[in-house]
Amino acid sequence: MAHATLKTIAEYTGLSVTTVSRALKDGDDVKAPTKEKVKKAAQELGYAPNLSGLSLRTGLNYSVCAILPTVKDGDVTGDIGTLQLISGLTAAFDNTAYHLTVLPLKEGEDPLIPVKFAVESNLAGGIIFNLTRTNDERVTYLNEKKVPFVTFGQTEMSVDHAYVDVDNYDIGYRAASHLFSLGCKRIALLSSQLIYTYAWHKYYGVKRASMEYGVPFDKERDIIIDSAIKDYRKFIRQLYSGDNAPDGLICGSEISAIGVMSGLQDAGRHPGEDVKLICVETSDLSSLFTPPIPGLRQDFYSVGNVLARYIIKLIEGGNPAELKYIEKATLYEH
Amino acid sequence: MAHATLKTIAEYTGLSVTTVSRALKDGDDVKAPTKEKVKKAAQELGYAPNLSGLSLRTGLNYSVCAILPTVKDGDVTGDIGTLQLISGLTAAFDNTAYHLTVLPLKEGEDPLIPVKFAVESNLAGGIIFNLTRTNDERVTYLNEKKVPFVTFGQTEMSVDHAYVDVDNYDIGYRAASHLFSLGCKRIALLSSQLIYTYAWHKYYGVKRASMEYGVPFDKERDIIIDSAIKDYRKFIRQLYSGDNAPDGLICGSEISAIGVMSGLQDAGRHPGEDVKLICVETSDLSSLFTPPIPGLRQDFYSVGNVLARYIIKLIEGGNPAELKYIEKATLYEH
DNA sequence: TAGAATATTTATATCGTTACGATTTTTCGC
DNA sequence: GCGAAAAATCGTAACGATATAAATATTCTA
Repeated sequence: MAHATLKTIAEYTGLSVTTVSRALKDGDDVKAPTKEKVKKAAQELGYAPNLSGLSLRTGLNYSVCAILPTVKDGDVTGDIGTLQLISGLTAAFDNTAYHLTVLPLKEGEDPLIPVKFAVESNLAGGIIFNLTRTNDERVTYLNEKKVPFVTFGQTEMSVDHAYVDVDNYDIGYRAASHLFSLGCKRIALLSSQLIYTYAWHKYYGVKRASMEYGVPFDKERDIIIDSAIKDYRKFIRQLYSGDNAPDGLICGSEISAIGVMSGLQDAGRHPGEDVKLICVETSDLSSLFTPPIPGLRQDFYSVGNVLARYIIKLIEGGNPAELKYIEKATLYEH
Repeated sequence: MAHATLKTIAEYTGLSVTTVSRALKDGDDVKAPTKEKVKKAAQELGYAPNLSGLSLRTGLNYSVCAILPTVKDGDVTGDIGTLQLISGLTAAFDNTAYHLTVLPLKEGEDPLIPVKFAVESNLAGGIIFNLTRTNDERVTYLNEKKVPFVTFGQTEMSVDHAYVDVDNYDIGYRAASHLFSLGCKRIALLSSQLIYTYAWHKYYGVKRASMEYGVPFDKERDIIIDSAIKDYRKFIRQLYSGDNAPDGLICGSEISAIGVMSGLQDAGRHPGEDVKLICVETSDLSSLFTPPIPGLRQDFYSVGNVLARYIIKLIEGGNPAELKYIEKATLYEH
């Protein structure tokens, strides 16, 4: 049999569609016994509201669109953490009417494109995206269109939007402090381009630590931008085959740390000994390295969870200015 | 201004809603110049069809629901490959009316639950799930409900359903052959429980190789079930601290391979030398190990892509019996 | 118990889209 | 240039849900 609708229940109970509709949502204009009768019938007939009908009539949209940066080849750098993020997102939607739809941001694509697409095709009641930039046109766009959105990552804009972020300033500071306290005299930061807010924040944290410890850190010289590097192993091997290489490295992820470690070993160095390492991570993978290296762990499950709860609040009329959350990372010294 | 609808375009062009509707989908009952006029207007007004209205009227549902096994803690084993899969899925939906929604399968949860939920709440026009079992009740259920679905992984059931799979029999065979040809006299297979079809297939491949090479392989003794192992490193260390340990290992993923390698090194062994390794992988991570280990690479992007194309065909009336695809893995000897 | 006030239920219109049948306009034969 | 056939366009109804206003049933007051 086809799907049960309000009409089915109405015929089944001998009531009108309107009454059935109100009974099911506990409207206070329906007599208690009627409500019970309707609910029982709904149960028996396996009724579930048709989202298209509901959405069309009310304008509500229980779809939340997460825009994920995707990869085409076997590139794995961005991979780790994604499932945790999705897990956190979907977990928060559990037992709500909301659900998650995913739109890809393809490599090299203008990040505004999928956002525009989601809005124009009315795909979602709210939008979540990451890799925010200090000045992010997606924020401007969505703010203007009055579409609820939460970002994973902060901006430096005057617009007061909802966001969830990891404390990258703190991460940079603690990572650098860790290396300096081990005696490093010259460290390098493996980083994304500084157009991304998180990369910028992390740099600032490192910079502060460098000043506190009196060890110079130069933005131009000591940041290694990862977008230019295809093969970490080869890059690090070459870097360390010459003199004057850093004696401490902050890796952007546990994956890049694997490349770094192999490159160091190729060059005859001893990771963790003559070159100190620390990585920003989302898993316990670094505890499995030989030797294990310390990591600043970000909890992407938690981030996803808060993102989802925030977008629901926003869709239901919440105030963006009150929906801001910054999470600290945890240091694991394996 | 609110969203442009067919009505907006109709008023703008002075035509009727019906004509506009047909003009936009290139119906052959509309004069060419009219079509152009309508399309131009749609462009200018930024028209995008309202999916709720469309779905309500046609009964079509352009949502495809992928059910993903999720994780709660920092467990990373299942993580790698997920983004590639999603990337492949969404890429195939690009420039179609379809889009991807994600439902979680929580750890330890009955896998039928999210499937039932998706069907009962009418969340999707089609469903995709993985980790198929030899006898899978989700297949029975969806077949009975007549909801289009494609599985990532085969079953051993009489039901003729659409699937995409990696050739795990071939993977097992080639992985084991690789180890045997290097002279291994006793190998172990790190595997999921054999309730999963893919694990079963892989075992069968290994078994065949063992018979061809005349090296015994015992299902009970030589398969190491990973679900029981919390810490690979510790487990392998202990295994190799005694005698009589395997001289060859087939790792289920590059992630478990990292744990295996560290455990071997802890135990004073030399991975790749006194213990040969090979891993089933979805990335080039194993090329970054010290030493690099060979890997049988599965292309999850491609799998996702075919899954998506198949589910579209099914939703549009295709025959499940004709939608079967098995992809070979590629051996990388780094 | 009549009349008013309240409680409960129902009919109608609408969201955006498309299928169907009806209507208008154009083309064509002679 | 007239009527018929063909082409193009239009009006209405329907998908499933809810908001609003209208209608009916019940309770209460005096």
